Amino acid sequence: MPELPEVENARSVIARAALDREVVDVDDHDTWVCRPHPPGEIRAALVGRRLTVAHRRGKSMWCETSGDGPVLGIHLGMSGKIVVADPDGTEVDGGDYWERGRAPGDFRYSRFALTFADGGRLMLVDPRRLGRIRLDPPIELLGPDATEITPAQFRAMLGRGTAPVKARLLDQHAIAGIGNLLADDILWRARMHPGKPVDDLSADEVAALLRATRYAIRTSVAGGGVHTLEIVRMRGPDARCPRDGTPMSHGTYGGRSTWFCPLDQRL
DNA sequence: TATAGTGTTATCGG
DNA sequence: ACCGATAACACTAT
Repeated sequence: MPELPEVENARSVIARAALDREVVDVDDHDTWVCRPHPPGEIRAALVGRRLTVAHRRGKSMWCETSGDGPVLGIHLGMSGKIVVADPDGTEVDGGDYWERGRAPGDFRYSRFALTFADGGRLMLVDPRRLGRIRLDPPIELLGPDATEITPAQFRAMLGRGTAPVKARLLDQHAIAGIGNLLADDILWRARMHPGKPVDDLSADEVAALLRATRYAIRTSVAGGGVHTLEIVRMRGPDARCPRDGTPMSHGTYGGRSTWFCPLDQRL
């Protein structure tokens, strides 16, 4: 589910509904999601504090806490979602993608939760448990956020080597926020083959790639998620290129499932 | 029952 | 040590 647009939405949910509320309890019992912290460590660090600001870079979020407290790092992984609920369990914000059909208050896949003084809760709902909660996360390891990257940074990010361009777009240390679906849409818009070695990119191709990146991110953030991207809706066995009707090719690039138009995305 | 999957990272080989 | 490829992680939906 989550790429940059979904994570930005989750950040705004936190900013809108979870800031400046006193934390009275923390559920950090899931030692996989909360690794490397032992149970109770995050709880001890947060009880009595408030979240004061919610930040995002790429797909990573972090919240500052009151009283010189630690930074709370939040990553949604593949299936994570932020849900804020009222004391009675009614969902206030965050959507219900993974929880269709459940009764109010039945957050079966809640893997981490803050309880506020009024009984309301902020939860990481994550069926696959690939999301992550940690204190003082190493955000500095991430590349520039994909919404803010400059042409010079973009050029430097592409770097050299024989890596396929799609693999580089997915490298969060190079540029932060592009996931598998955004990458396919960007490459389709730039008419570039996902397996093209970054060594072979001309200056014009780099410029076209940056334009496509900005366009895809802008439209998918505005649309509310990567699902609104034209090429993403085309995925599947009968997918055809929206430009020319050619059956889409399917393969693996950068270790991920990849759909592309064999006619106009050339090496 | 078998398989794919929107993310990250440890590990392996060159 | 650097770079790139792959497996593994945990679990659900189809």
